[in-house]
Amino acid sequence: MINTGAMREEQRIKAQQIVLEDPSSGLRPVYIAGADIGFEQGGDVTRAAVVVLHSPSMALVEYQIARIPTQIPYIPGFLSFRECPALIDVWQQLQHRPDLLMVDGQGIAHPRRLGVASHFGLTIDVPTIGVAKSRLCGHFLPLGEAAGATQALWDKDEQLGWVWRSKVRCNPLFISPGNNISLASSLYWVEQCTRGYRLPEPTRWADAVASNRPAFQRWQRLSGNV
DNA sequence: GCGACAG
DNA sequence: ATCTTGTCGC
Repeated sequence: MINTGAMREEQRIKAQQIVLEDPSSGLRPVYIAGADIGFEQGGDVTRAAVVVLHSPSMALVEYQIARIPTQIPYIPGFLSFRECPALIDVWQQLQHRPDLLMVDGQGIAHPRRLGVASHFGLTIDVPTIGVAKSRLCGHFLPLGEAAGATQALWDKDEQLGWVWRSKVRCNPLFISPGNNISLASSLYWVEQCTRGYRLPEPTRWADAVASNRPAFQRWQRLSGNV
């Protein structure tokens, strides 16, 4: 079927209505996941992590890890081909069914509008948001210094996403829709999931687990997982 | 031709 | 992305 502009708009509104629903009014818990990639053994092993958090408490309810040999080098614009195989593996291990997934990298803020968050979101058919720590493409007006300062990220007259300073004296985040979510909802949910750190909790935990950070190791000990 | 370039 | 000490500022 042809994807007309009207259909596109209908899909956009539908996604916004679904995802903007107040989590506390739901009949079941709302789960928001985070996904990221890390490397072991000098880059030979790709380590993918997915974490599942409860919203709005942001309590960690599950994490999974997948390790596979690194197959493809990093090429700007082609990150998803390097990361998706490991992400698919780890996703299949998940016990929960997240309502939303934040991926470390771009969504549609990509030269061909298909960053890793979009590519992976389409693959697993789950709404995704791209949360990147730096810019791949697009331009934006000067950003305010204060926490919460926001600018639209543009490519000519097309809005790709947002540049959002999540915390003072930190570089901004580059937030863009990945799959089945609107621009407004993308920013909204990243804001909702932020707890005083530069990165929103799903992405922050995914990074800690994927890269086996001290914070994750400490958490494992304190939660009795050795 | 030159610069820019998620992770 | 990763490696890696100190250092500066809040």
